[in-house]
Amino acid sequence: MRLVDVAVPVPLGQAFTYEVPDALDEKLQPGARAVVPFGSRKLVAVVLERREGEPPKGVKRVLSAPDDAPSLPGDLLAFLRDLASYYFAPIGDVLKLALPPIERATQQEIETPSLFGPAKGVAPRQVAWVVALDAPAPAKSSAQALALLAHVRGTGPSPLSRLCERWSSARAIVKRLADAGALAIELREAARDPFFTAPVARDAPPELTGPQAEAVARLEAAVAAGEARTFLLHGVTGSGKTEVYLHAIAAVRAAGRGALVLVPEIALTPQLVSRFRARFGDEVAVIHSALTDKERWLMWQRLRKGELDVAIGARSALFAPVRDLGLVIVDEEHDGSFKQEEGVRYHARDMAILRAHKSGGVCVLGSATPSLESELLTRGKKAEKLRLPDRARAQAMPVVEVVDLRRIGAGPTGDKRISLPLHRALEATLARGEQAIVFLNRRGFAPSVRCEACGEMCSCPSCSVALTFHKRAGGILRCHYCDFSAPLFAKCPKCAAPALALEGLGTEKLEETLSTAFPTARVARLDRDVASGKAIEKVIERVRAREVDILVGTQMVTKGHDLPLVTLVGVINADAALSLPDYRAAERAFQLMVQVAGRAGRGDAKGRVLVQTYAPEHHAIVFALQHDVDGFIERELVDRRELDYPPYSRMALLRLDAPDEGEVKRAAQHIALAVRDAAVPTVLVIGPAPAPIERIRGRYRYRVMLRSRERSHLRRALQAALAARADLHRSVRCSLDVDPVQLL
DNA sequence: AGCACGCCGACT
DNA sequence: GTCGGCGTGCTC
Repeated sequence: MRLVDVAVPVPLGQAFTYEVPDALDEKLQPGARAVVPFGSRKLVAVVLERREGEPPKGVKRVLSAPDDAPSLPGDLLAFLRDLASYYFAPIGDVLKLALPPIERATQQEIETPSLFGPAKGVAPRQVAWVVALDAPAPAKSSAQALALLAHVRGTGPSPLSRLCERWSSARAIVKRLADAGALAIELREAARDPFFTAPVARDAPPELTGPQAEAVARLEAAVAAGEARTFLLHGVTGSGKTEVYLHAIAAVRAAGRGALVLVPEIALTPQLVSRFRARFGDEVAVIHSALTDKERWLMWQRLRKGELDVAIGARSALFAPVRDLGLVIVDEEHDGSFKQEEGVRYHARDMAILRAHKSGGVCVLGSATPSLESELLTRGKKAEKLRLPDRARAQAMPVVEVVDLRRIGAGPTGDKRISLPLHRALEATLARGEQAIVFLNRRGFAPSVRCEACGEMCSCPSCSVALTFHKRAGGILRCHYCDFSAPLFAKCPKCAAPALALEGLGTEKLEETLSTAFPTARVARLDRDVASGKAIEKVIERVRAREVDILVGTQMVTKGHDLPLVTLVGVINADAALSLPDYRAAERAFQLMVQVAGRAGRGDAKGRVLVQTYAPEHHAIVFALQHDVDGFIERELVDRRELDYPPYSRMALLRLDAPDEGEVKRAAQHIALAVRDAAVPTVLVIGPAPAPIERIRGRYRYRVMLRSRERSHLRRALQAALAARADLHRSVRCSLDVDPVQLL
């Protein structure tokens, strides 16, 4: 009998077999979609394999085949299967990542308006916005419904789609609340595609610097040879990596092949896209989160057909169906946003290498601060290093100085966290009419609130974390892990003493303090609370337009933005990142410091960086002061090797959570026991142990960590863990993270 | 993940 | 007397 093994969009990690009707025989090729009966419903599945043989008992027949040619090309399908196997992820879930929503439904009739710019004759698209009304929520509303309502009331109207990202059942909740009169749904005109608002003049490739030309030559040679090779492009900030990418892309296109560019989420801005459009015209598929399903589908179709041969986007662009993929670029490869932290927890950088190799293409990883993983690839001859040692426009690297907080006291503000040297440096910068960035890794006004009478800290009712005080909206306490927020209590919830005190320093307070200390300066703030993509762009625009003198911010200020008038960068507390309970803490802190320092002095004026710390002798700080990336990597690799941490070993993390603490603990013990019983050589089982944050959203969390030098051994241990997962209590969720990045 | 089947509370 | 809550079991 003719059979097909198909993947269905359910998290079942197993293929299902169906009989092939004669009429569909031609169409049901690997990669093609197949509509199949599954239980009581009909699902769109994807053909994995065809075969002849004995049908399993109760086999059903494929109902229809919507594709004339396979939706997923062979190399992409093979890649997805490898990815699923690497991460032990259900193939159905992985295919969901790769197929646009329209393709996952069998929806067929789609007219094709112009993809770029405002299409003539096409009405602007309508987007559903959710607006708060006065009626109260129905009495028996769920906690989620109340949180959603509070969110809309607090922050104002919000697109329904954004609410859906945050609350899985937002649609249902909004409908119920709208029926009750607590919310209303309004249709508003959608904004135009932000990446194609203005036409961009084509540019000519500039003269390359020596190192750029050398790197380009190596890449061009590899592309011409059609070799599946990996390169690590190590170039300091401002060294012109993008120009190297543009040349490499031009080379693959000249060879008739396609290219894929992955950038960190935050780096995908109209400015960045303009550079690609300036070189390649509007023949670039920009894959971003604001696309509608239809736009996404059209983009996908055009790539698949080869009408577009360059795609650029954040993590998920990894799955763009670029034809005959000859080049995959991962810019800022060290960036944490390439790791998906929910669902299929893939790492787009690691998978980019795999994808390039599967299609016989070249992979380029670019960074000013390469990850130790990538560095080790070059040492194992699995990747070749290319260097851009100098800034392209010959600006000097900024001078980095350390402020030892153990010895140096407060400046005129009286706040120790704005030291005298930093205060003076800010004054001098303002006096020269230049700009400064002050970096602090804590959002809000005060990171914690404590009762001075009994010492109790205000903490979240459903998470084991301190509540952060935010000053806006009259002052509220917020949990940064769930959606809890409450007005600041007047009295201690434990002892009722009216002695609650704000502790610590957040960006909101820093902004306020600096505004007071420098009354003539225009101070702006950039963090997640400032809101979404658009608002962030606006702040950056204001800085660029010289409407801001001091920019206060979190991580966000460290990434990529080219702000030529910034000459001073202050790091308020370098130790915060160093003290995290994570073997990568030093690496992350180092990257952060080098990246944030890279913001200083990108224009003509020389930059200066002040790093405040209580641990000036820490190697991450010492090497950052000297811009010594190689030195840091060398030292950090030694540490990792001694402790047998990645990249010298492989890790996997099993995360368990449940509402009942005893239940999770038991489950974690069961999993750990199963792995230990499997007794796979070289595999170290660490735990079970409560997670560093023991409870989030009312669920207790445990972890079991596995480590081994041998990936194959680790895989065997994981098989055992997954087998044991089957007998866990239903209330326990257990997810597997291969090569975890976020250990909390 | 859905969805159906199945067994116990407050309503026309 | 039913409508409906969500526990559990299955999906070629």
